[in-house]
Amino acid sequence: MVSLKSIPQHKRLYEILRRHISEGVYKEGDLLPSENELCQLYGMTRPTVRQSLATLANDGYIIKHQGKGSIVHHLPREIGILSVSGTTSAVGDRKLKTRIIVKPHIIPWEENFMFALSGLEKESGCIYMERLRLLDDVPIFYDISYIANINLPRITSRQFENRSLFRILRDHYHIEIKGGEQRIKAIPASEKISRFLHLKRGQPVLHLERKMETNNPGLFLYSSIFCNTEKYSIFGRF
Amino acid sequence: MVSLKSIPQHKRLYEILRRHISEGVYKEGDLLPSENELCQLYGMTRPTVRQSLATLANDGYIIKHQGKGSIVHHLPREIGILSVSGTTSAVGDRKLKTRIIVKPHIIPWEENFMFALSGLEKESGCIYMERLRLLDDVPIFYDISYIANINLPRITSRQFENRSLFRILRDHYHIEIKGGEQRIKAIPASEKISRFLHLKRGQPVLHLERKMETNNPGLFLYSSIFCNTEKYSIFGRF
DNA sequence: AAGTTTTACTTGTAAATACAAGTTATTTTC
DNA sequence: GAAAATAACTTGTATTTACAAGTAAAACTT
Repeated sequence: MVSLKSIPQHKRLYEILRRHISEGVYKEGDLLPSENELCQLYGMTRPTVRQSLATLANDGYIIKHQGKGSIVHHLPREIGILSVSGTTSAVGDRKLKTRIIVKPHIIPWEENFMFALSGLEKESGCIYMERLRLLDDVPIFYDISYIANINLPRITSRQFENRSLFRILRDHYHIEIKGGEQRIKAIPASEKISRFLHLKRGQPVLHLERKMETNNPGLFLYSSIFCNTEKYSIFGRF
Repeated sequence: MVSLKSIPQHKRLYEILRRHISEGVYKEGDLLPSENELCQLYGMTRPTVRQSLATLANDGYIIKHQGKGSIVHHLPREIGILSVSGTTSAVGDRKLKTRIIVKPHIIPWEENFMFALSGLEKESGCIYMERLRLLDDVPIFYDISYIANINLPRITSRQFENRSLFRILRDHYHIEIKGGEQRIKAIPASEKISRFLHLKRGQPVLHLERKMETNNPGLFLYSSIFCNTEKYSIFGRF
């Protein structure tokens, strides 16, 4: 019995469980229904269910224990793909704001761009924007984004204020981040960065250069991120 | 036909292919033998072979393409789990040196340790060491390691000079790093750090606090790492 | 009552089979 | 010769079946 939308069953179940975990239907430490129960619930066979669970385990949503079951694992809150862990108190989603400094517009790619570009990317031009992200009204990230202008109609006219770039790409263009690579450095704050992040010049700033892969093989997102890590740390799993 | 050593077949094939990739039998961009060929070569069925390949893809060793095959993916050179990418030239393994600053010895855990500790860990005491790691004789990492003293006989008397802690744990104790979490900050160099990393006081330094999970469920490795990122960046995939 | 054994349930491993879907090279047709 | 159709590959999805191995609670024994 194949689904009408021709989306694989294992992927469908993966999305259902992932949503349930994100929305708190299953909480941290909870035991997921057993594989056989999931088979009955969703009308699949065990290998199919197991494939969903394997992907979830892989993405860190659950931890499997032989003879016991699949336990929901706590995932840190994310900002984009980065995540922030406060050193003093927990961080709520609603306190996060985004302010556009330079509106998205199309420019030619910089010479000596931080990553190597394909021919198609170079030809297509670059959608450029600068954003400042605040937590509790404290500036944390200064984010410069570069996207190749490939099949992204009307993106420069969209509303980015207080919205996630990743969510917009996902909802409107069905583009999802699959992974990527990054270089991390500690650098002294430049005049511009120190002004936006409310730091003194020369104070240590975390600098990330990232290249993100999407489900669209030729399309990558690039960003150069400057982080104020005085009060918060960047949190990550590996 | 079950293997004598009772190691799962899919895991066996995974290890074989991983070694072949690491040792350069298959190079970056090469096409791995097809799933059916691997079935014949190693006397397994396709689901088993596919499980090995799925794990390899997961770990980033290969990228699978439907209708095409599994392509070997380049993995950056690693130092521990961290990896370094030079901004100017490539980095060769042999230029990497480790110097012990504080020999491994057993101490009680610090009050207010950077991560929460289990009761067992607290009782067991802590194996502590400090190491300086150099690339081309330039100090890059100052690495403070903490390991719970659980089932690690004679570890304080082992030879760590110019050897990877991870390799020692793997070879002598069958402990492998499965993953972990980390917090990253940019901080000004303290007096001690600036001396070891050949920096001026107050210069930006990358600080990582990491908790690493092992195949031994109760055993974690902790480290506090200070990186000189003037010439090199920390490279990572996500 | 305390410890031991058994039982039931969990996930792990593995085979055999079938067809779908994407890629590439070959063959055919014009 | 060039474009189009075909064939022969590749990986992706899914079912069915069987047993192994780890966990935890129930039943049993002492």
